[in-house]
Amino acid sequence: MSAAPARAHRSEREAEIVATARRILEAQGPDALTMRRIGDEVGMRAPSLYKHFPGKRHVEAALVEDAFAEMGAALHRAVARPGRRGPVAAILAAYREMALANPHIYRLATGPDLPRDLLTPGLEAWSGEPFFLATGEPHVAQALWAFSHGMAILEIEGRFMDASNLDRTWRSGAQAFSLP
Amino acid sequence: MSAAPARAHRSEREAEIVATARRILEAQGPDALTMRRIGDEVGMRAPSLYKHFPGKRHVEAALVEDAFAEMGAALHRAVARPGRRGPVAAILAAYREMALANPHIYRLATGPDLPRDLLTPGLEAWSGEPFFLATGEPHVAQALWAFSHGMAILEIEGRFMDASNLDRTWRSGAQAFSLP
DNA sequence: CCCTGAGGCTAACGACGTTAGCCAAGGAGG
DNA sequence: CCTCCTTGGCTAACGTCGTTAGCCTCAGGG
Repeated sequence: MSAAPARAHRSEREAEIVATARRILEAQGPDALTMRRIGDEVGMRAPSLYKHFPGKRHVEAALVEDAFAEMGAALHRAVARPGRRGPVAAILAAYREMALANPHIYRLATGPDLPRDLLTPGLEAWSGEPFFLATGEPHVAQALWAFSHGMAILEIEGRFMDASNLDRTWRSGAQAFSLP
Repeated sequence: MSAAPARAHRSEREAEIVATARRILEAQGPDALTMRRIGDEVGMRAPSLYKHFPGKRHVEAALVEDAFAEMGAALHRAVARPGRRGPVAAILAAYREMALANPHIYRLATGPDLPRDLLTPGLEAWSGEPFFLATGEPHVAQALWAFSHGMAILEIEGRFMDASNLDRTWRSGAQAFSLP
């Protein structure tokens, strides 16, 4: 397993702002994530945040960075120590758990506003690497990734009309992509 | 194949507003889809739009309705006349083509702001029905749907780092879900 | 002792969705 | 024919958003 790319350092104040933003996002959803609200919670006026981050995009980028880092770590862990059910099942379980545990962050990290230009180069690729390690073939890896993301996002958005047994749906996918 | 659910009638003015909104969305993206801009293009001030729609959500809902109706029609067509490659491959091809042809609408229809409460009841279910018809088993159908959506949205967002041969990735998925 | 830079502040701008309230045109009923 | 009411436009304005400009305070270094 390759090492995670080194990420930029954050000052204490920056870390505090990012942590606050994350708390707000997860607790109250994306509409609540405003510069004024972040400022309130961190104890300063909104314009002062701009002394630490050039704009809201950059704060969100920091959240997305953390999301990629945590997801990548979880997936690398899963392929490094797959259970009896094999690497594909292991990676799917880890992916699902991570996404559902932080749904708003997951949405932000996979949404249309992804601030790629502000992300640590290589981080996104590193976080996707386990799919290649688990399947051994690039196109199957992409397909498995697409399945994972589709399942996670549809589950988060509550789009499945019969959500009573999504475990079985995840297993269907695992089986389909595990066959030779 | 079951019939598409009957949808609410639209007055001439309403249809004009929806058509304009769609044109703006597809041409300039979601940020350009503002009430003021729609009003400009349709020849009235933004507040006057509220004589025809109770709010922006309702205009967007109309766009999403059309998206579901068109996608559903395309998918039903695909399963009704699958090619030599089988119903799964046919549905995937239709899904991909539809999504990529109208990327912004597709995003709107699958995004976090889905105004389900404003949609024609049964329309969403009808548009997803072909996945069940193609696979014959509900969990596999859900899994295939998740794969389709994952592929489409990742392709639209440009998330694949190696996008040089996505045809093969789609085919990988088709094959995985076609096996008994 | 001054000076500078870091990091707060208030005021304000221009967008957004939306509401309130006004007014013209036109059809329905006496 | 006159009156009334609905339909569908309008302007003005509100509160929110991200963001900018410009001011002030204060700690640390020459």
